Amino acid sequence: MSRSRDAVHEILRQSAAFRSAQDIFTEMRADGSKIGLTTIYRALQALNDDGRVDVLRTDDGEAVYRACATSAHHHHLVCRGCGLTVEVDGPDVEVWAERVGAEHGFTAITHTVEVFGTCGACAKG
Amino acid sequence: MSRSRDAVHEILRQSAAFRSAQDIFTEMRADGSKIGLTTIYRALQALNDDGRVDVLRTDDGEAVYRACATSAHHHHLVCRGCGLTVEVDGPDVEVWAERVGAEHGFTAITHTVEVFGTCGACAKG
DNA sequence: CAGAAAATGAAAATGATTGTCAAAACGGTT
DNA sequence: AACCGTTTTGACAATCATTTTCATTTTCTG
Repeated sequence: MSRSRDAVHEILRQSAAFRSAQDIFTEMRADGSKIGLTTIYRALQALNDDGRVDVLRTDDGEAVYRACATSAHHHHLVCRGCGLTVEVDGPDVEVWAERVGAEHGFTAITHTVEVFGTCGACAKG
Repeated sequence: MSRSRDAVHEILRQSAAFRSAQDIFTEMRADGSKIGLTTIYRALQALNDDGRVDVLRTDDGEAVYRACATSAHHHHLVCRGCGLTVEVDGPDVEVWAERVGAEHGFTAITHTVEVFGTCGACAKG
């Protein structure tokens, strides 16, 4: 898995937004690629396993992917309008999650945090 | 929509965990109910519209529901093992989310925060 | 270049969720 | 209780994202 995986990765690198598999498929086909949807799913899965892309679920359950600049733990600030995404970190939130978990006797704490909003550009147009 | 909606609501009230539609369906049928899966989906949707149940997506995209004690904004601490869920709040997180959004020129900030862990009971075995 | 192993794409299978529609339950009215 | 219009219900079909299957193509290695 190399040719296609790199192509998919490249598409994601060129986008600041989270993209769905279908979305990527449509763009690549429009660009003349003969890639199949199956291959895109496989590539996204592999890239995610390698920690090279982040994945999250939209409200309607669709998986969307994004190439992250860092493989370190981070969160996302996502524009509801255009999907523009900024990577952010929140040390306070990490601490809070650990504390809340511990207070209730939970161990092996993890958490998901996503912030949504309307970006400056979308607020105008 | 009343008979069935109440029955579904009651099932959720009796459970501290997030439950899937299929899951609820199986339990109700086991209890002798003749309810259909379609009706359960409709009931869950209505209950969610009324703010009487919370919904979130599992990692594999399945929607799971839970009756929440409060209709006020809150977060969840969920056990990965048994699904046991505790409602928690995090004033600091709310503030952090607003600030992070504002720093990047985003408005109309919302956020999703879920904390996962292993509860005391599941940690034993 | 041969031949094995990995990758690819088309099409079928899966699984959750939603739409359709006729039958059943309900409510109010005589 | 019988009547009638409205709402709710459940079986089944349809949809949509994702996964699996499998034969073909490409890549790698010797």
